[in-house]
Amino acid sequence: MRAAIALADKEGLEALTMRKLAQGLGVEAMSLYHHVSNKEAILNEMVDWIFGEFRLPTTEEPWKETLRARAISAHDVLVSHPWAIHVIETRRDPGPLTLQHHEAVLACLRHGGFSVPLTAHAYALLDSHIYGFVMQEMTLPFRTYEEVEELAEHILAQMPEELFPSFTELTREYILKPGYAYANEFAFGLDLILDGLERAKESEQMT
Amino acid sequence: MRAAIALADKEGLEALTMRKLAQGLGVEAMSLYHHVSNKEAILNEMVDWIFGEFRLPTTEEPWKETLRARAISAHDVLVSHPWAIHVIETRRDPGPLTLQHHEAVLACLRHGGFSVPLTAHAYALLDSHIYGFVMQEMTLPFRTYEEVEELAEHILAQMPEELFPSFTELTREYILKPGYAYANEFAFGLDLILDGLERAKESEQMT
DNA sequence: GTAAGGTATCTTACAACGTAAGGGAAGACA
DNA sequence: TGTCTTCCCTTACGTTGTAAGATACCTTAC
Repeated sequence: MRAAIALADKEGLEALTMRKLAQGLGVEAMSLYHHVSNKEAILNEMVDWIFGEFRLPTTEEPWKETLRARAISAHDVLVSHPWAIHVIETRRDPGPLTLQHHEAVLACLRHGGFSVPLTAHAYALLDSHIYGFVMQEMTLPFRTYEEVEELAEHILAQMPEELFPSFTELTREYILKPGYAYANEFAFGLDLILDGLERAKESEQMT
Repeated sequence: MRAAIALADKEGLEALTMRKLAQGLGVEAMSLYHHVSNKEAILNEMVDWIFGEFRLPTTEEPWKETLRARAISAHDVLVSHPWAIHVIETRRDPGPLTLQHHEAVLACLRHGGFSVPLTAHAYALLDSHIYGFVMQEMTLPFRTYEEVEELAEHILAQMPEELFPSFTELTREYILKPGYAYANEFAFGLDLILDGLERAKESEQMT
């Protein structure tokens, strides 16, 4: 498992083949099948490991703070293992750490005063934001600020400005400003969602 | 292209191989390479086609309504082509329809009175919700209500209730209620986000 | 001390994949 | 009539996951 994660981290998910994994462990590919039933099992365990890396929310702290911390932690973990979302997306049966994590989030919301239906809404919404954001972040054709700059100018040069006025405006006046980093957008959405959930909870309690 | 989309729709993304695609068109696999440079190009075009299916927001209608409609349209399109998110997630260079769509959303926000930075925030947030939600929806191990019921009872039976109290509570009191459908959660989050954006815009205009 | 059995590894092989290389037939235009 | 372009073909290669079965070692039983 550690070897599989390290390999995917270092050389990308497409480099995670049974032969390369075995090679890194000093054995032949087929030897791995004595320890795992197939490659799917490895991917399943990798996803469960990822969930284990997420900071667990607690029922002691205020729900908003602890869920905010867990969302940021999840974002950071997913970004530092770029293969993760892709693999999560193709898994269908959750492992023990995954279940434990889900339970902790649900418990946190319920202890925070959310009704059962609102808990379901909140959980779906928070996780949509995490996964969707990271997915977009990974799809971006740049990672560092230098790459943004280079790419943006290349795009601006060949994009007909009259056809894409808003696009070029955004690029010039926002993306190309020093200090821009897409990852900063995560907290804006997260806080907007948390505030909205708080409001929804309060208006629910009024009735 | 039409054949590729139909094949992926009908038999899944993993069935979309050059040989099967060619077979459906009555030719051999290698003949396809006269029309496209490689399989990546097909996938790129498929993604661009998907973006073309999304309802374009307009600058005439109120931003909130038109963006709401486009989000719901995007959700529906992505759900009815289950391969779409997987493929979107691995693409790096947007096609013409994709650019056109981005432009329309940005223009809509700008016309709606959003500043440039807030437009960027709003766009990232809205799309995170769409992609993240659909991604979760696709990852769910069930599609129909009957499957939910069957799976939920199977899980409840083997899940130690004392270890997962919130989980079992949610399942029993929410998921297993008649009328439950995960897709219904989409609108809740969408409206929460749209309301939050409106508020953010207003508080921005105050200053 | 030796036989038996389990555990971990090996070699070999296969079907399916994307696609490189190059050949052949049909129509267009000189 | 001859050449060019377009479209399709066959063949072949390297890579993938993994099925099948042989081989080596370590434990345990007698």
